[in-house]
Amino acid sequence: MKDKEKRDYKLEDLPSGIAISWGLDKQPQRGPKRELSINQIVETAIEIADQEGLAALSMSRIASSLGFTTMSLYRYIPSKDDLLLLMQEKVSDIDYPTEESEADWREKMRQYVKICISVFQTHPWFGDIPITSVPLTPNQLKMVDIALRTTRNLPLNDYEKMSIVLLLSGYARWCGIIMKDMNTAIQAGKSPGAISGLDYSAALKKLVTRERYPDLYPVLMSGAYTEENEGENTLGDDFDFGLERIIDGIERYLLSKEKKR
Amino acid sequence: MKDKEKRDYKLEDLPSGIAISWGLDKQPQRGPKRELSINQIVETAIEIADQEGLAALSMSRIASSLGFTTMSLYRYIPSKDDLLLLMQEKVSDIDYPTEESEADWREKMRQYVKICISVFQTHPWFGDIPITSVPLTPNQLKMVDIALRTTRNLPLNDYEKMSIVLLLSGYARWCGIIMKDMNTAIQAGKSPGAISGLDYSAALKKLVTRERYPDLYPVLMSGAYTEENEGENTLGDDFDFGLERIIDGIERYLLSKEKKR
DNA sequence: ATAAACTGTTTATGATATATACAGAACTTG
DNA sequence: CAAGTTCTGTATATATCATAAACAGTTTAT
Repeated sequence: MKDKEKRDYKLEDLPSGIAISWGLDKQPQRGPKRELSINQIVETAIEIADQEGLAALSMSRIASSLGFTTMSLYRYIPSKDDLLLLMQEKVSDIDYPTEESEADWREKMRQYVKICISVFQTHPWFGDIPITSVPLTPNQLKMVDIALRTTRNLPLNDYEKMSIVLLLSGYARWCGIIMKDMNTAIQAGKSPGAISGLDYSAALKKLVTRERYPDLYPVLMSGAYTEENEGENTLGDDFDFGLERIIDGIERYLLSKEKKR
Repeated sequence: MKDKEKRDYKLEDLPSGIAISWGLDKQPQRGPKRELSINQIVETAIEIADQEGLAALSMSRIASSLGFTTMSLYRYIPSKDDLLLLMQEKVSDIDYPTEESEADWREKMRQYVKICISVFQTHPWFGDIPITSVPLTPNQLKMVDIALRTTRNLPLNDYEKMSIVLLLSGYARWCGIIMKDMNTAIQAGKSPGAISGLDYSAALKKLVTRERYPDLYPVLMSGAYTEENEGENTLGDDFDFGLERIIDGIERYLLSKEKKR
């Protein structure tokens, strides 16, 4: 019927959190001056989550930290889920050199993954928020843009590029989460080996038998499973190893495509 | 001081959930007969989580489904966290052919990743439970054993093998979670494109500019970002693509090692 | 000047996990 | 077989959470 309305960019139909992230929420025209701001709330929330974890982040915790009542926050942010989205968005604001770097694509991919991982390390709660959709907010899209830039000069179509972006960002996310889990366990006062299994190494060696676990048994006994040899082979090496395998795999794909021509 | 005690396998010192998973919890000798069992509780919890999601899984929901009071569950399981661990453990009970398969290592790795992903698909809540430590329960260790089996005949040391296991299982986890998120979004009645961004495609194209997002812009406009061409290039293809890249990367590592000799 | 829109607050609701105290049941030990 | 100990399932209670609804006061548009 009203085709004009239908075509009219329906920007307001975006989910509320995403609309806010693009600054599409309309400012109030009447009423008392606002004493708070969305920015203030999001920043406070991030501080709390950084220091005390996502589990400790409650609306009342944020409000009392700001010196307001819990419900006042809802005058700014429709729901806690929206707040989490805005927190993600805010910490995704990475600055990245705009000028073309002289590094080759392998190095660019390494850099991209490292940047992603650094977000997880600065904000350990980042990986605790589940992914509910493809990135749609300004800074998150910037991250995708940066990821795509690593493939700029490669002979790949758009779908191949997106597959690679998905692979790299997924790897970064996974690394970030595992590394965070380790740090959390260490900080929690548990002995540094609680997450790597070192603490339970002795118990495990009593429970794991060669008959039941033929392939695990020798690895466990050598100490490689519970990371017993600190310094010699750290978990960080595992991540670098995985990343290099992924990049090698991409390179091989490029070479095989070249041959076909 | 008492060296004997220190050496004494301290199996009871394992976290309660892990001790239970190994059957190390001591059965009561007196008192009324138990009307429930840990198994029953865990199974019921899994059914609920399968059908209604992890968010709907409360202790009272489980109890009422069993016809008991909420608090009765605590006579069997110390805490909800322990219950979650036991749920993970139970659905990790995969049967896998014990005889040596004739497939080559690439195919074995593909199979392993597929098995892992199938767990995430049968039990969508599986990926919602965060990883708090290296696998320590019987079935989860069995999964590690199976993963290691894919590297059995490869010329790699134990650390290299563990790095590969970490890479493959991490990839499987990530795929499983993303696929689940998609299905969840679809089942939630949202149009099938809500998570892939199709729904917001029009809005995005208004917001993303070439100046601000030089590398994303063309990909978005071509429709590759929001998966506009269904059937032509599905998300499943992305996952296969990534897996093949990882396997290629491993192969190249093997070849480079061989050359050095 | 008046009405509408908006503010921050108070109060209320319905979840949630789990601590505690109880009465009755069954096994262990005299 | 008797008594005490240990265990059962339950009822009650607490503390924490997100958020809905109603309210009185404030600013702006008309």
